[in-house]
Amino acid sequence: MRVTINDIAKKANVSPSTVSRVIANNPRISSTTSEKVLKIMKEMNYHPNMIARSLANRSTKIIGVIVPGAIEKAFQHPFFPEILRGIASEAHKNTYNILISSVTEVKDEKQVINELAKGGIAEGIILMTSRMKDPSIAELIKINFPFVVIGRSMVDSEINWVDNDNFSVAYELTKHFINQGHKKIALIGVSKQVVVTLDRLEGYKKALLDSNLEIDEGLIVEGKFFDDIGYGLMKKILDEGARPTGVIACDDVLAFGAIKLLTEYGLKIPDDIAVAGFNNLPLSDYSTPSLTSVEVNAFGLGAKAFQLLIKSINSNYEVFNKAIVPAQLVIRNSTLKQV
Amino acid sequence: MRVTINDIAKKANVSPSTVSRVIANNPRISSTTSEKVLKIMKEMNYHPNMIARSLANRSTKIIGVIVPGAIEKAFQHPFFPEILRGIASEAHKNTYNILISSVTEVKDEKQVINELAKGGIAEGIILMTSRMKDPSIAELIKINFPFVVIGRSMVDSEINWVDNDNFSVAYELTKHFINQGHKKIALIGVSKQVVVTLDRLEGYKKALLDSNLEIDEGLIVEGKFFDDIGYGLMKKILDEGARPTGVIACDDVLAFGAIKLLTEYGLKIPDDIAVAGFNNLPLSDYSTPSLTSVEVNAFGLGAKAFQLLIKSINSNYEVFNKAIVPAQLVIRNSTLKQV
DNA sequence: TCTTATTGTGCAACCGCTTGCCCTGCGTTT
DNA sequence: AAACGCAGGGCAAGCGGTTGCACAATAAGA
Repeated sequence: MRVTINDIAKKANVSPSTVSRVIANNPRISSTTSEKVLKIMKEMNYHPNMIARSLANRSTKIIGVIVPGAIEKAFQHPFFPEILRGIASEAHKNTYNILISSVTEVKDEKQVINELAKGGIAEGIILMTSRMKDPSIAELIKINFPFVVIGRSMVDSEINWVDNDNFSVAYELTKHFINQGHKKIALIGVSKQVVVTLDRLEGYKKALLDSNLEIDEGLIVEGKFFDDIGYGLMKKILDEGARPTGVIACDDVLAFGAIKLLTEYGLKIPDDIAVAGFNNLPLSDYSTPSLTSVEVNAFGLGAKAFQLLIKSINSNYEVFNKAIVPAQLVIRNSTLKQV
Repeated sequence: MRVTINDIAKKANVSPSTVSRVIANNPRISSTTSEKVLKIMKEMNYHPNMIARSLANRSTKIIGVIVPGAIEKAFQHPFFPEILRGIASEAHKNTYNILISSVTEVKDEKQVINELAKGGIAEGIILMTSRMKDPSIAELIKINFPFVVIGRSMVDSEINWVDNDNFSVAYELTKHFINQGHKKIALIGVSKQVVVTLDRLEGYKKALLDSNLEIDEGLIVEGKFFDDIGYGLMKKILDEGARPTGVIACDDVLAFGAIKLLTEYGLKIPDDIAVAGFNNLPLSDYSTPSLTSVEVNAFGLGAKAFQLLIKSINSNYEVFNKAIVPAQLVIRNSTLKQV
C-alpha cells in the first residue's frame, strides 16, 4: 500500500494536519518539527497524493487541450504539434500539466468537455479548432468554464481566442507577388469551413483590388485543407485553361503538391510560375527551389493561448481577450525570379 | 457551486449511494428509481466529479507521457509528435486520457515522476527517451510503477520497451546501396548517446562485412541527432578527402543538409552520389530528388507502447514485454540511378 | 504574580464519490 | 402462519488530503 500522510504522522508523532502544514511550508510550524517530519518523509519515500490534494483544494494544475476530431487525423499536420509545443512549454513553466483529449467514436464532443470541465479534471481548456462554429464552444460558455480557442472562431458570444493575422499576411504575400510583376495569381486550398483560409482569401482580394487587378474566381480554388491535394487542385486550374503566373497555396503541403504537377507540366519555378505556401514547414527551406511561405508561429500561438487561459482562470470577472500573433512572410526562391 | 451527487440525491429523495449506483449502472437499482434519478441528473446538468471518483476508485484513467528535456526541444522533430499521436490514438480508444509532462528547469526528472507516479495522477507512464541510461527508469523501477520506454534502453533490469528494428533495416538499407554498386558508403549522424543510431551503425557494419566490404571509420561520422548539421557533417567528409558514392544519414533532416552541401559541390544526386535518410519525413517524398528513407512507423511505436502499458497496468504479476515494431525501407529516387 | 499575546499543534469537518454490510418489505415455501 | 429468500435501498466508513478553530504552552506586559 502506498504511504500516506497518516503514516508519516504516526511515525513522526504528530498529527496529519501538521504533516500537511509541513508540506505546505506553513510558517506556523516550528523548524524543529518541520525538519523531523521532512526527514521521515524522505525515509519513507513519501509523496503526497495529488488526487486527494486536488479534491481538497479544488485545483488540479491541469489544463485540458482538446483536439478536433480524432487526434490521429489532426496531428497529421505539423501545425498542431507545434501549437501543442507552445502550450506545453508555457504550461510547464507555470507548473501546469496538460491533458490531451480528442473526440473519438467512443467519446464524443460533449463527453470530452463534461469530463474535463464539469468533471473537475481541468482548470481550463484550450480548444484547437478551425471550424466556423464549434458546438463545444457553446457548451463551455453555458457552463461558464475558462477556455480559449485557437483560431478565430465565428461565434456570437465574447470568448477568448488567439489567431494569426492571416488577413494582413495574405495581403502582404499577394503584394509580394504583384511586386514581382504577377497579375494572374491563383489561390488554392480555400475552405469555407476553415476560418484561416477565409481570412487569407480576404487579404488576397484586398491586395488585388488595391493594385487595381481583377479578381478572377477561376483562380480561386476550394480544397480540403489537410489533404495533399495540391496536385489535383493545380491540375484543375491548368486543365481549365487558366494560366496563372503565380500560385498561393493555403498550406505548404498543398504548395508542394502543386509544384509536383507544375514540374510534370514542364513549368519552371519560379521563372514560369511562382509558388508560395503557408505554415512554413521545416523543410520548405530545403526544397529546390526553396519555398516562399508564411511563418505562422504556431508555437507562439500555443504559448499565447496558455497565457490567456491562465489569466482567465485566475480572474473572476469575465474579461475576454483576443490575441493576434503576427505571422511573418518568409520569401525564398520559389517566388524570386533569378537575376 | 457545482452540483454534486448529494444535490441529486436530495432532489430525488434517495440516498447518495443510490445515485452513485445509478451512475454505475448497478443492477440492484430498480428501473423506476434509476429513471427518476437520471432525469434529475439531466435537469440539473450534473456530471460526476472525476477527481473525487478517482480518489475513491484509485483509478484515474490517465497515463502520463514524459518527454525528454524541455518539450519545446523534443517536439522540434516530427518523430515525437508522431509517437504521441500513436499513444493518444490508442489511449483514446481505451478511454484513457494522456497527460504530458516534460522535464524543465522548474520541474526536474524526479519531480515529474513523483507527481505522476507516486502522486497517483497517472496509472502508468510512457517514457520517451533515447538516452542510454535514463535516471527516470531507475526511479520507476524502484517504486515498482507500470511504465514502458520508447526506444530500447540499455538498462540492466527487465523493463517494458518498444523499438524499431533499427539493426535490420539499416542492414537492408546498406545492402540496397551495395546492390546499386556502391562500395564506399558514408554513415552520418551516429551518436553514442542515442541507442537507435548505434543499432543502425551495427546493421550498416554487418551489411558491409557480409559483402566483404571494408569498414572505413573515416566514413562514419558522429553528429548530434536533432540538429540539421548534415551540411557540416557532409562537408567534413568531403573536405577530408573521402569520396563516398553513397551516404546514409541517421535522419532525413541530416540527409537534406547533406544534399544541400553536395549540390553546392556540384555533385548530382543520385548519379554522382546516392543519399538516404531515416524517419521518412512527410516531405521526403516531395523533395527533388525524392529521398530514400526508412519509415520507422513512429505512430505504431506509440500505439504499441500504449498496448504494453495497459497490459502492464492490468497485470499484477511482473511480466515484461518488448515489442519490435518493423521499420520499412522506402526506396526513392535519391538512391536509384536513372535508367 | 496574574493577565494577555504569541507560537505551535491537534481536532474534526469537509472535498465528492464508492461500496461492504445491514435493514425493510414483500412474495414463496411448507 | 411461521420461516425464508430476495430485491431494493440506506448507513457510514473510507479514499488522502486541507483548514478553520480550539487549545496548551510559553513569552511578554502590567
